Amino acid sequence: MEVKADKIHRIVEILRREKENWNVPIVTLMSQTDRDPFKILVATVLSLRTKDEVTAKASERLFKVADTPEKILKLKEEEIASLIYPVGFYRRKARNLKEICRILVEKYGGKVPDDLEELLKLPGVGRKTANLVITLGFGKPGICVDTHVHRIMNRIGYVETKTPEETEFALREKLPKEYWIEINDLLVSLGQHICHPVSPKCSQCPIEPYCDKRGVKRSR
DNA sequence: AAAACGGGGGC
DNA sequence: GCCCCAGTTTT
Repeated sequence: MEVKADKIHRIVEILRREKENWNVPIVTLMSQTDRDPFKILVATVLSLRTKDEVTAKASERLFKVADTPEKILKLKEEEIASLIYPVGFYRRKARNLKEICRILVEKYGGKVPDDLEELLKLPGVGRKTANLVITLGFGKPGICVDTHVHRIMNRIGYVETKTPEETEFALREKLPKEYWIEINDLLVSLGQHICHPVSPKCSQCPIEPYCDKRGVKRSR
């Protein structure tokens, strides 16, 4: 018990330090310049199955034209689609985005709700997106589990779970609350630079001493 | 639990 | 050409 608590404490400490040497992920980048929950919500919806750089450019293009629910609602679906192209699923996302804005304006006075259950009702918003808005947009405690967090937490043996949702609930049980908000960012950084889904660079990994090396061959 | 969604970029 | 990418929804 004490060993595990100490383990995660050491891991977080190392990753905090190491992250200084790495390129910051898109959402971290955004959070430094603009913590508007709405922009974070939109950018996160756009980021689904899409690389950071593409997402960044797409959201910039969109926000230049419309950066509030009211403004985006006035755009046609095709206009939104052409602005956010070429993110993956751009048609579906354009449709979802407009519907999200309509709901925000009609039900929430144009504001993004800071409640997990309410966020989950929005089309195209799942647990990962909702929790990211909670943590990054509002600075409230939440645990955002994407493929990186799910993969790495299992690889190092901190949890043993099949799905990202299971991972989220397991982490809510055992991860010290002081790390909830930042754990996603730290593990995504590690995942992008070292602990890749395929062929992780274990010899260069700063937390290698704390890793059980489970699922190194392939774990998603 | 697994498939479908959908397009660009890397190798 | 084939595989990958800060997932969500439907079957």
